[in-house]
Amino acid sequence: MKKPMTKKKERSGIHLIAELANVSIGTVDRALHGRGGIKESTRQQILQIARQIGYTPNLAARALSAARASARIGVCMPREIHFFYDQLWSGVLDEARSMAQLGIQFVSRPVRTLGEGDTEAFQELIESGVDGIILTAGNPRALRPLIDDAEQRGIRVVCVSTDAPESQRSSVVCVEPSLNGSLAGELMGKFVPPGSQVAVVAGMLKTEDHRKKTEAFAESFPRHCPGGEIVDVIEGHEDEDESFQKTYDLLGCVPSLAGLYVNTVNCLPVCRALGARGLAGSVRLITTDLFCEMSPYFRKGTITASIYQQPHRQGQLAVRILADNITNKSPFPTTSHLSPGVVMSSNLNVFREMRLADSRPDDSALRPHVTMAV
Amino acid sequence: MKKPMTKKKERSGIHLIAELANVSIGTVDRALHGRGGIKESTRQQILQIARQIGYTPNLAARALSAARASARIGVCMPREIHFFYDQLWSGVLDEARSMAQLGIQFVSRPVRTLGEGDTEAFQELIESGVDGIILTAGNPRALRPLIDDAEQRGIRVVCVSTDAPESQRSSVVCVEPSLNGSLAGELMGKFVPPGSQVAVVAGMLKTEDHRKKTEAFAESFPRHCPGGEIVDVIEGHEDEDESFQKTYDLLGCVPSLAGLYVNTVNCLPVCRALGARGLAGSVRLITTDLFCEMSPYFRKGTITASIYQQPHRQGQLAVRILADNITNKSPFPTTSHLSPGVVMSSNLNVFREMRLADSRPDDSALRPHVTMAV
DNA sequence: TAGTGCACCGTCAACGTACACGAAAGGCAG
DNA sequence: CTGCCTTTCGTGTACGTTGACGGTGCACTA
Repeated sequence: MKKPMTKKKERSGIHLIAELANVSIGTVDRALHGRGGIKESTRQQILQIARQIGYTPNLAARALSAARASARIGVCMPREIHFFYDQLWSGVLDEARSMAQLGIQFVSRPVRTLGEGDTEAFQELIESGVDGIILTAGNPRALRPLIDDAEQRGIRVVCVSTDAPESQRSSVVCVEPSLNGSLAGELMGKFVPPGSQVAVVAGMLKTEDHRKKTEAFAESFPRHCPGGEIVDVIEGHEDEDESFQKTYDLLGCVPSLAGLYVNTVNCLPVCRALGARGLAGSVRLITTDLFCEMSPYFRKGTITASIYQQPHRQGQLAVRILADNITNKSPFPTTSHLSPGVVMSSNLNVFREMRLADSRPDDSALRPHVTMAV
Repeated sequence: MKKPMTKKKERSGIHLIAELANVSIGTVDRALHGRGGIKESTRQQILQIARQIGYTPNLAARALSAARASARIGVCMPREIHFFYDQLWSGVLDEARSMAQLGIQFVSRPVRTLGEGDTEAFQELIESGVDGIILTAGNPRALRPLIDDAEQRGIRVVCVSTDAPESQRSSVVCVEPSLNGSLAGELMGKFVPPGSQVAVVAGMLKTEDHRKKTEAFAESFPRHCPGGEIVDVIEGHEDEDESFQKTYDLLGCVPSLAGLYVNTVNCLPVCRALGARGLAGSVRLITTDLFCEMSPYFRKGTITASIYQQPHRQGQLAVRILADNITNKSPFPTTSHLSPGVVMSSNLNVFREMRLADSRPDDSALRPHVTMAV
């Protein structure tokens, strides 16, 4: 008598399948991974059973078994100004850390600014043999053939924050620019009295992102402000001096201006121009994004509200979606549109940008070809 | 000879430490985890070596090992009306699914409504031998000794959405009620002209949550609306008819009313009262939370904005924090205050509440290893 | 001196997957 | 019939960590 136990202990995973199919775990492994050396009929039978019990591979075990990383994800995004991409990056990093438990490695190939040398970076990532790429598509047109080619070869591409809409990328995580604009328009429409005149400060209207935001604002504002009118659209070209000067001039020309919508991250010159004209607080200013230098302008009332794109969440989500697909083969949502947050002086200090003002993300993690599996 | 291997293969992790320290892996394990049964001098020596080689535990291996004697997390929250707790629950579920990979079991002991029999439920969870509990503290006073006792026994308690502030719970995930109120006040202050009269519709002012929101609104609104005044605070007691009638009467008494702030989830009667008085759209209405029945009132303009507590995220975050502590011993943030979202008609349809209107959280989504009792 | 308890430490078997190795069975040439 | 393929499948080991269990020495007692 060995054991009075009737059952041996219900094994799970691949062992359970093997037991049910009356084969060994080796055979199950062959069936599940499409390896050769197995009769087609047994494979089908095993796959059938696997489906029935709803088999999901244990990623921890897989990661442990595979001496090296079980999957590699490449990340290509700018290391740019003003915390937006820092936040995006730190969101990626946060998720990457928990994914490390499941043996996924992350490789970074950053670019200097959005769209600068991203085709080269993308190419390098491909050549380094990653299984998936997270990308901020700076110039979608140039990237499109590369993305399509990668997807063709089974390398999944997820765009984050900036889309490559025409391409065959598997998914995109972003705040829809037009949503940003129309929310700003709605807010502005309720902030200013009927019949008000407002203006828009854009970066470059040839940038699709800024154009869409501007158009959406132009559509939305009059709907929420009876008789409201958009008197001007300024292009600041992401230049501090140009933004300041043009805003300053506008405020001089249109003294009745009731509101300003800045749809680029570059809002500080606008704040300063308002200050210089003594109009801080009396002209409603709606900005985009959030970084710590904006804080005093919130407190003084210069900035009424900011439409916040939640880069940290975008980064988290992108990693999550891609990792979920690679490990669990779970399908991609074609688009993941986040809602932008509305930041005002009341809720300003619960945003991580404000708290983490001085602890910038570790630059050492941003160097090319540095693997950051932890 | 069976193996002509020249090298033994450089072992890594805990084995390497054991080798360098001339002890067994068991001893290393004891040293690293602060277990008993080890001489202090050897522990120090081992920790020294671990530091020198920069040891980081292999999380995949840990997760794999923990798969059999997995941790159990108890969940106690209401199974209530109006999607708030459904969303909270589905957030918990979402995270639970990925935690299943790490061998964490979830046990649910729901209550019917907030505060109804939660001490019993809590007690049952404790007795069922969980390692941590996620809890919406309906009546904090009664729960406090239980929570303290659990924490004393090493069972970590994380409050979500509703806090038990006096207790020794390890952490809390919520939108601070006062933040909710002051953000509503700020918004309202910018929506209505200077000198406006507004009112508040609360649930029950003896509920700390509603009182705090009301007070914060009362403090914030006049600051953002010069000459603004709060003319009344109504208690609806979560009763549909009472809420409707009191609002209806108020609108009759104060025809000049410019704004209404509803700080309970129960906003539909208020919308109907506004409609009955023909004031929909002309009185600015700021509500709390979000569920699909509110959708038409957004589109008609009855509801100007809603302060949204993001229950899904709260649930996710709570699970994450607790699981992170249990598996990795990572410390608790004492509080995790989320920023409430601002919902308006523009961004209404990107919120999951609106999309998932008819697909209630799916209990069958639970994979093996995630048992949801009861 | 043997017996008892304790403090300290080593051993081993899991956990679930991946892969190398080799065994069994059948086919075919010699 | 032997030798050597091929196809198909079973076995064993490794991955790093954990916890149950067992073993060693030592002091203290009877």
